[in-house]
Amino acid sequence: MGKLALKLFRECLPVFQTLSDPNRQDILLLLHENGPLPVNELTSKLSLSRPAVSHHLKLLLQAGLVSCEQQGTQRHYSLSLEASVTMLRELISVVEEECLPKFDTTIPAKEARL
Amino acid sequence: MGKLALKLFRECLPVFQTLSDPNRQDILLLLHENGPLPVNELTSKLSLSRPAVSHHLKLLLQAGLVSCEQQGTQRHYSLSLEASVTMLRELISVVEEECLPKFDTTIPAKEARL
DNA sequence: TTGAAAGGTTTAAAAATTTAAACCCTTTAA
DNA sequence: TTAAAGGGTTTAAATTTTTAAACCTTTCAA
Repeated sequence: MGKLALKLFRECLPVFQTLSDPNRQDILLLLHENGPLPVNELTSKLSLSRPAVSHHLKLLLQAGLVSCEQQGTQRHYSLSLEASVTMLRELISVVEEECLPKFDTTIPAKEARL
Repeated sequence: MGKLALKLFRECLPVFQTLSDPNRQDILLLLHENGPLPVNELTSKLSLSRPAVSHHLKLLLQAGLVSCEQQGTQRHYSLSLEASVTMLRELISVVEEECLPKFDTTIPAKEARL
């Protein structure tokens, strides 16, 4: 019952933690607007040091929100939001089913509909 | 364009921040399973001190995830997930539309369908 | 085979979060 | 009008997070 909700909330914890920082949100948006980018490109767009950007990318990687592909000396980071979005959708569905006040969805009898 | 995504990400920041802590998730689940509860009830179910619970409730209130009703000397906290869920849904919709690889939804020509 | 470019890691400091003890303010029952 | 119950706030300590400087590794071009 609420057991499923707990499981889903816990599964989404890393996503919530990762998305709860504006710099990391900005990284995601930059990757969205520019496509895959290497670390130095991101750094130049972000008023953060490279180690800081690198650190946030590590967290984003761990949470599965971005992926990384080595290309020669560069590493191109790109969005991989599919899995996380799916998890959030599931959580939201369960919350809507279990935790939200239900409104009446029954169809009124013919005579009652005007 | 990505301007909308940014706006929605930022709007959801307090929700992400609030949900990124297991104790706060637990409070939400307790309220879900038990209905509205006063602070002491929550504390007794939570291996946390009352000030800590009170603090987390304050954050949950600020993020709009719970509401509070005074009843005599007690304050009953209850879930109010509607607005947050709506915000998350919107964010997810935009992310799905803008940021996820689209799969082909066109209907193949008649001759091509077997 | 050097050297420069790209980028991860270690470290240490600064900032934010989390927590509980101590304290204070209401409300209500005696 | 006290006393006790319920609960916020303040404070200070502990922990975690964030950041950048210094350092190290790998790749590739000269």
